[in-house]
Amino acid sequence: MADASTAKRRGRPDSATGHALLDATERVLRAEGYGAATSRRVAQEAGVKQQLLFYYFDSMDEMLLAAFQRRTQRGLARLQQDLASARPLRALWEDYSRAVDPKLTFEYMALANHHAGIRREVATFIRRTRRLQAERIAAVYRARGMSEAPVSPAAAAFLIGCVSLLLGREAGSGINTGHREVRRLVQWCLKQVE
Amino acid sequence: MADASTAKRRGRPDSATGHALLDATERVLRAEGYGAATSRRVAQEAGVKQQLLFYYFDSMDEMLLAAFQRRTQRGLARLQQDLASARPLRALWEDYSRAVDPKLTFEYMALANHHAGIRREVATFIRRTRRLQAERIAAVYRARGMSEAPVSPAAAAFLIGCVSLLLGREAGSGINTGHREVRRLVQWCLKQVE
DNA sequence: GTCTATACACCGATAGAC
DNA sequence: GTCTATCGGTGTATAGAC
Repeated sequence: MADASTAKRRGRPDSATGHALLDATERVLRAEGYGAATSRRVAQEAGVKQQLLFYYFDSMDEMLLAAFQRRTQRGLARLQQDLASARPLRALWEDYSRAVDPKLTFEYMALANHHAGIRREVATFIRRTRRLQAERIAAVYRARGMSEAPVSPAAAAFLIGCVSLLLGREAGSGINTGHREVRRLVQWCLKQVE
Repeated sequence: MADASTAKRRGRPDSATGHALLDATERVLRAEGYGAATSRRVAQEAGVKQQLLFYYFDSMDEMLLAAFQRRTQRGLARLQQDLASARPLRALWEDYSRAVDPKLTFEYMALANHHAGIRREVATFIRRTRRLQAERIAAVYRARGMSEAPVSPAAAAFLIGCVSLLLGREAGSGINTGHREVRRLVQWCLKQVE
């Protein structure tokens, strides 16, 4: 099965063209949605012939998964940096509010609904990041002597991701009802732990 | 332009077949995603011929919009009931946690990314519901003499929708990390205003 | 590694009979 | 209101030359 001689001859996805295809995929996902992420459209966006895509990836499903995996790897690296901060809660909030693209995230989440590989990847990514965040936040609480905080570390981790994502998504659609109040609440909470 | 003689002859979407098509659309969206919501697939699911769909709707885009509009109308009716409760915050939380389908919601949100009609409908729906919720919550705060609550009415309205949606989505993917803590926090908050 | 050529299914949508 | 027939376009994917 893993025999190289019977396997389909195939280029490495981590080559220049491979990355160009993944970049093109995300541009298309962002601008036109996963329904438009076809081999023709993505190849055109990357400036290569449609059929070449199948030299780098066995199928469209595999390419979408590869694009998402590259994204979670980068997300994990950024998370490590945020958690290394002296104010990890504030660092997480500001990083998520700035660097996470809600449109792309929602596209991947919808994709996960009916793409088993992406669904699995989403699940392991969320479990891992939330656990790392909760541990770091718990350390902050201990350092401040806040063992009885109403917002537990795991809840804080969930809320930061959840609120920043939805706030960003709505803002991107021109919806701002109540956002001022939510941001004020977040800042108030962040101050409580600093 | 609105001249009936020049307009395409067309059946009323609020007929038995029209609703059957909208029901079929949502089943397909839920199970296979908007990429699978094609005229052939939806018609098959509704048990009618593919071409009949275009007798009820001018285009696929229009049909998807009609399906979403029917959904927001029902959502608004349910909201009115929730707000009529003596404990509107708890009613909202429980209704949203039970009756909102996260999979379908995310599919529509991704769809809104590149479907102008749905994007507009989402925006007006969210603005309207959040305003109604915030007004009702403000009345509860006043009745309890909680004018200085850290969680303002608009922020509470945002958080209930935001948290219940993401919690439901994750749970549907088998992710539960931190959920217990979040639910406990929500219950604690609800008790504060009762 | 990139190209051309190509197979074959499915897409949205229209025309017109009944 | 539902049917059959059909159009041109696009989808994934493979074979094989260079």
